[in-house]
Amino acid sequence: MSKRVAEALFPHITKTPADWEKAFPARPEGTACTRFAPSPTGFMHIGGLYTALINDLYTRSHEKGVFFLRIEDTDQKRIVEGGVSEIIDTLRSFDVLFDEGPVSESEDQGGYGPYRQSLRREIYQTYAKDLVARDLAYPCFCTEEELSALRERQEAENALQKGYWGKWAACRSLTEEEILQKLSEGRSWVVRLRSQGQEGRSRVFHDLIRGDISMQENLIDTVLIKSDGLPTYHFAHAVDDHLMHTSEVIRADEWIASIPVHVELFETLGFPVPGYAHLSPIMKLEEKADGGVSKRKLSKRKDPEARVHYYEEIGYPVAAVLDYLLTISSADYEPWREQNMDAPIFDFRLDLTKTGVAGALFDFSKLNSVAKNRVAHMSCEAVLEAVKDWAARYDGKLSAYIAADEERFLRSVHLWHDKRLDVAKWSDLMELYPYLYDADFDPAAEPIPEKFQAHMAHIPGILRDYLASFDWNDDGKDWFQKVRDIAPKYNYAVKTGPYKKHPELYSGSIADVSSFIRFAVTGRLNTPDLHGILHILGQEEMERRVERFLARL
RNA sequence: GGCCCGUUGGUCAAGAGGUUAAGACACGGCCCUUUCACGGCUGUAACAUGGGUUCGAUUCCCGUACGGGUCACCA
Repeated sequence: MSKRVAEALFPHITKTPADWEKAFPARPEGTACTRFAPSPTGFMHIGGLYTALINDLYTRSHEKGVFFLRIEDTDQKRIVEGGVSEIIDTLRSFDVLFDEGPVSESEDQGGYGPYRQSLRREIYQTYAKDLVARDLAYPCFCTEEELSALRERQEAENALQKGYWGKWAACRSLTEEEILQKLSEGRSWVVRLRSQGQEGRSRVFHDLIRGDISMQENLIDTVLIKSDGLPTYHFAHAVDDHLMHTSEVIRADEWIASIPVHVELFETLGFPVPGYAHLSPIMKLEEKADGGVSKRKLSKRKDPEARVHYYEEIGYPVAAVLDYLLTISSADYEPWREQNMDAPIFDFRLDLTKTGVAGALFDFSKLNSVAKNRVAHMSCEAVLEAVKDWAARYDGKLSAYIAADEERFLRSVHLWHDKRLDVAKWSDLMELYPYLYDADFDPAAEPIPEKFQAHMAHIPGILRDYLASFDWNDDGKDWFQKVRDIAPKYNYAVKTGPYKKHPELYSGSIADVSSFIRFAVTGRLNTPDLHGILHILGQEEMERRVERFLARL
């Protein structure tokens, strides 16, 4: 046997798999256990948030559920400082909460840790040593150059199945003496699986979303332990998800092709195989050089909307982003949401078989629509709090406006929030309503609308009359009645109906009259209720704006 | 290129061997209306393609095209 090799490879490993089995006892019967297992490589991708959300939701849809976070930091080269905090903070800010896992850069919470793979080296090596001892794995001394030479030979021969396997796997047939000899020379090594797969034999694997998938069983002697002693993803996945008792592995669909390896790993390690579900990624349409378009995954580098922080920065409510992710991915989410507009998202019962397999295209107008409805269903007080938080970080002007008079801001919220769907994200506020919130905004600096040209002779008189008749204490109805009363003097129709029927009889209609006032005060032709706006601005400011507009004419 | 997955209106998506093939978003029209928005009504628009199986297929089977994924000591 290869006990001597195993010992030579891992002299420092004294534990046995049985010891670890004991240290990680089974979870209570019937526990749905899922995990989110990202690499700490920088800012989080929207697809990562989506995967985490589905895992969390899946767990919560079961009587007993545990959702944990595991950091896959086995590639030391790609690790980014602060990457763990980034993941934890992002999940937290989107209300995706895990039961176990890292809670800071250095602390873990939960009984199945450590939850960072770099800290579990001894565990992986124990299993690797055991596999080598049982001749189910072996050390490989091939260099990078030898490996790429192998690839070239396979390319030249047009080998159907490429990779390190069968007759191409040089180190697979090394004798014990040869191995020991190379080891004594201090050669660098990795541990590879001695695959038991048969060429030409296919197998059916089950995916919880896609159903049965038939694939060639694994042939490749994949690397289990890298030369730095850390495991590859594949090996860590098998060992960790077994020891942590993951019942369903829900991950991105780029892993589908690895199922045969993973299943072989579980089986040769003697572990029960977990359920697998592969999620389709969120795509984007891209124009190609030839003028055509093609789908591609959202890219962190090229697409701002791929970065989770993008949504925070421009102020989409957290719940809106989650709502959106589920409406494009889970077929029965939208109908459920319609019936339960005010329910917390985690009340939704996720059915994996109803999640999409095609890969949805990111659609901003759908996001905006979902977000507007989400905002509309927040109370004005909740909006105040959310905007306050957002503005404190991203919009100094708006933040100052709110700080100066919170009660006034709250009144303004009613203006655009009640019975309206104007606002999808907080950064819309300054865009839509600069005349309310932007201290530097000057309506008189806005270009005068083309349609005013025909009315130039009347506008000053109308505005003067308006100012003269204005009474702060009028309610909206009285206020508008006074505006109406001005119209006939300049031959404007008091109702739009008659004007539409006989435009030739009038200078214009009441709609024109109010548009003069609206534009003078706000610099816009379209606004929410004007009377309400005036009462937020105050009489003095309103008069000042109208005067400035008049002065400009 | 091998292997795997997918393809219903512009987008997301329901659906069944026989349906007028839902709904949402977007877009157009009308109504309401001092603007916009909201709301109501309404309209345009789809089963990738060729063969089979069947009385009948968009639905089942095979091929083709197109799209996506994967073939590392990255995850």
